[in-house]
Amino acid sequence: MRSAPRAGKGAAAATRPAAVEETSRFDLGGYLPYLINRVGSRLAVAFGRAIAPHGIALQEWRVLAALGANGAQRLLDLAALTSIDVSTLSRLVGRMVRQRLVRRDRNGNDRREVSVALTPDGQRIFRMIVPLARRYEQIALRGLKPDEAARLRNMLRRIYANLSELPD
Amino acid sequence: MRSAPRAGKGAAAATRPAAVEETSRFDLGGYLPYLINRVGSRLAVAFGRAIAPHGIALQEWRVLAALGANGAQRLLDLAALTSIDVSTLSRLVGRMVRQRLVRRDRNGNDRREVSVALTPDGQRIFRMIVPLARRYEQIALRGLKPDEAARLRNMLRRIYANLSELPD
DNA sequence: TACGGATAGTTGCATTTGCAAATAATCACC
DNA sequence: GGTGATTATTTGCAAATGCAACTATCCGTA
Repeated sequence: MRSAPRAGKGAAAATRPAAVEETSRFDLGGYLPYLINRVGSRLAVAFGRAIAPHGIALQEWRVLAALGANGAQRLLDLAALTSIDVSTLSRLVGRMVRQRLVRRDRNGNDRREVSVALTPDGQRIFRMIVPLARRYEQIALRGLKPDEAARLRNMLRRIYANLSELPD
Repeated sequence: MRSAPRAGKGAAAATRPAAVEETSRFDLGGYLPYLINRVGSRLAVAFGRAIAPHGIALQEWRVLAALGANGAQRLLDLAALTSIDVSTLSRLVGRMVRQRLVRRDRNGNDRREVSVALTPDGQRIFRMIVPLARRYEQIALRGLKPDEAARLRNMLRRIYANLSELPD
């Protein structure tokens, strides 16, 4: 019965003398993008399952959360807010309109723009899921002191800002 | 010319008297899963583009990184290591075999298992990309002191452990 | 007012994804 | 040693994804 992924090369490498293989090995467990990605994935899978009984998919929750927290948005802003590609989002919003979760209106001033907003149904579901969201956040942060959590959030915001300066 | 997503409800809500709308609003910018997800996405998009010229997709890099850092793995362990679903990974590894990046052998002891390992070509590409990976990590961490970064990694590991305790 | 370029959103299309079912091999237990 | 449960991987299939091309609208300038 095996459980955790094992490290180390196969037997062949183990018999090789400890010559200077590489000046510095690549340590996955200390690699920030890896640490971020695995936490994000776990969180997404776990929370996605938690909200599935409400008939809401994770991406839909992300839209609801963005709109519920920040009010009506145009598609581009919503894409930035949710990290979802606009073309994907366009179709996702279409589905959510059919589910009566959001409304989509052409903007009067600039009729290229579309304004996406929660419907009453969307509001209701949003408010229903928020406590669940908070619960999962708490689970994630279990054992971290409040000021640690605050520092964590701060660092993530700084990192995001750093990445925002990258070309395109 | 507009750039950042705007907050706030529409004009209708703005005229509404400041009754107790909700005991506590949902603050997206302080919501950990949101902060994690946006950093993860940005990093993925930016780094994915950076390695594209090498003919390697992001998910392929994740496999290369896992194998390069931790040695040959069976599919299940590789899935855990990369946060990629096994069925997706099975096909991804198939492609990578065709690209001669990895080898896939049935395990002799337990012939249900498959062992995935880097080929020389895979090793070469892996070593080629590692410096890029380090560079992007540095960009992300720009302005964070080494001990801050260390604390960040630590917290992410603790959070991951917390999430690991969730049912299934 | 007409025109070229920019911006917002949608859609075509090929690829990727993930769940569930199928397959293959091992294990536990009698 | 045989049998049913368990484990590892693959595959069928429908849905989701993202790039590129397209449409519609707006903006600046002549």
